[in-house]
Amino acid sequence: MTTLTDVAKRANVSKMTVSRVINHPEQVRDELKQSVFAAMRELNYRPNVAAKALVNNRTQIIKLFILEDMDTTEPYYMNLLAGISKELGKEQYSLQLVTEHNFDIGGCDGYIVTGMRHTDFEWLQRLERPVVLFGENRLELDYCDTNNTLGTQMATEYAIKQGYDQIEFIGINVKEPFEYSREAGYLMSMQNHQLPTMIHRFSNHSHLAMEYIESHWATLKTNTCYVCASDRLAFGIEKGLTIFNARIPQDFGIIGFDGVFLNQVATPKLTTVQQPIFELGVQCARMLLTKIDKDGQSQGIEQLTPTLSIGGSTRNDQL
Amino acid sequence: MTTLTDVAKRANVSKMTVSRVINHPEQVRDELKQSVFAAMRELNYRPNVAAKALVNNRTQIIKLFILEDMDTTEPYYMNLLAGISKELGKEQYSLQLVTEHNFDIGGCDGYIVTGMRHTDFEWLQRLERPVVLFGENRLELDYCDTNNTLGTQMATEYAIKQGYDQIEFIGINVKEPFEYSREAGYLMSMQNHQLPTMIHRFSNHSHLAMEYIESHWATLKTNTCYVCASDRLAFGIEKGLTIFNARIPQDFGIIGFDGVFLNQVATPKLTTVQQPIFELGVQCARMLLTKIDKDGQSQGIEQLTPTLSIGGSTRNDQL
DNA sequence: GTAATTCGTGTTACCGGTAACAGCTTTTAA
DNA sequence: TTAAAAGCTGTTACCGGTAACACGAATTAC
Repeated sequence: MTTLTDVAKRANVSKMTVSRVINHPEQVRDELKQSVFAAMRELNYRPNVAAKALVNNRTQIIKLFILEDMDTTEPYYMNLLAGISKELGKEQYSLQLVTEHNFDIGGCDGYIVTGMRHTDFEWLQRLERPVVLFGENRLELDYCDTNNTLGTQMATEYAIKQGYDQIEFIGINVKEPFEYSREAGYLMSMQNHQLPTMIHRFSNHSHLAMEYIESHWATLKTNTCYVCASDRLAFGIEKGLTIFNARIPQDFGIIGFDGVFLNQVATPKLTTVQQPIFELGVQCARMLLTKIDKDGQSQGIEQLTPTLSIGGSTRNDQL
Repeated sequence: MTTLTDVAKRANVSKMTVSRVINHPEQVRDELKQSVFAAMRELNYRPNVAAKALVNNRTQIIKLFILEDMDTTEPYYMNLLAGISKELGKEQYSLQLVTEHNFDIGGCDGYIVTGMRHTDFEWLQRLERPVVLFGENRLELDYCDTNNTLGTQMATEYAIKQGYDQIEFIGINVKEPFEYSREAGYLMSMQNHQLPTMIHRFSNHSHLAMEYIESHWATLKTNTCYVCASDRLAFGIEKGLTIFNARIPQDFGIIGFDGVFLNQVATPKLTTVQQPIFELGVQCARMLLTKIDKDGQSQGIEQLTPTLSIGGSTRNDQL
């Protein structure tokens, strides 16, 4: 491996000058900078992360806490991770996963936390390094998330535009901010159009939504669209309707939320509010790195705009 | 942070002795060892990974190459990652993801590679650090995988035991070792029982399997069990059969392969060959760490035994 | 014209570990 | 009994970077 010293010799300067070219380029004459750059290129110089970490009193490690049970959880984590990893890589950071399976050991420069519940608040506050959450919270903690309210607004508006004359919301039965926001988006759109609202809530399992349809089939009215708080629930609704050979999307519309995996394997494919998961990972990492750089200073929140991915579970008239 | 020197002072020894207690304990008197341990405990000493990495000329970083397209791929990667991360954590290693999204930059101590195709062989060989693959190969590269052959044998034997009198294999249309092994397991079991074999192959998309059922429904015989090379295909078969209100599991059995996520959301839940993904992650990491420790020496292969997870898509008579 | 700044670069010391070697004791061998 | 070997522990130098300071040259101030 070529080191700073190698580059320094090649460029006939001290290694301190090379270090400055990297970290404080404005302090070095252009002429020298050029020859240092040339030397770095010729020798294919790559900084030694460990040495940098040591002298800066850093670890160059970010820990990702996954507080949810992974087995029953959405498969979108991989995209999140890819986004996080991409952004961290740019600044030579690497990653450690902390789940129920492994003990948290060793230091790090910061944390990204997903799946936080309010009960986790206390110990989170005790962490001694900067923290950024993936997922809304109302506790003044920095976070990145999809704009959940906007997401269900988009879904609801689309359902209205497509002429479904009854639009119901299928929510997740948890007292967490993301769910409140999704419900709020639905309610706001409906109220803007002066339409009557109806909300059902289930735990986030497809079979519960399916069973709801099965047991209420007789009372369901055609031309209803179900705006759901997750693809799982939407998937269950669709399966329930399919049992009775309901005509989807003509008589019933379904819109999910997430847009990872499940919407693809459903038949017909689900129209869904697609979360920009990869990009959210990037933003989480970006925010955390900035926060580390600024000595833990709060970074506020970042809400990314989802996109409505049109599938076969809703009518698609170009009105 | 407490350092070696702090511990050394507390225990009235040199820091070298403390270092030896950690790395070569047999070279230190028991008496001193005890007081060093005590000092470490009292001061809550944690070794500085960067310093260790620097002096050992290591990075303490492992790169995970994910060569498949993640969007269309199984959601089981998260479990794999959890397993890998757990094992790496024990020896203070951390992780960097390399996907199509991010450029590979910076050094590492070793690689774990998933989703390798034979076309990747050439550049893989050129990597300058130890490599372990996740997934079978016939190229003399070290790997960990499920025992694929055993998996489909278990599935086939189970189908036979449950009295299905026709057992067909639904394979994935790729020329990769894992697929050959799965087909081989089916063929071996069938031949042992002197039963006629039948193999269909599709790309690994549920709708293709579904469409196969739809277009061949008229010719299908009842009391057939489909042993599938993936849960995706099994899921498609099940959906196809459901369209015709076929009685599952009475008239048709379905057995998938993977046991992550999809088998759970299917209705009825799929009987499937469950891969020990988390454990495979642990083993991959373990093998790689050993290989690094032994200076790149080949570690052979490791095939873990899957379990047959019984769902509602097969008969379940206790024979 | 000389003192005070500013600018640009090099020197030194240090981050927290570990290998190699030095040096003192104790044990073993003859 | 004494030299050689073995067993422990400490000292030194180094891994590859960076901050702080030192120092000569060029610029500015008056």
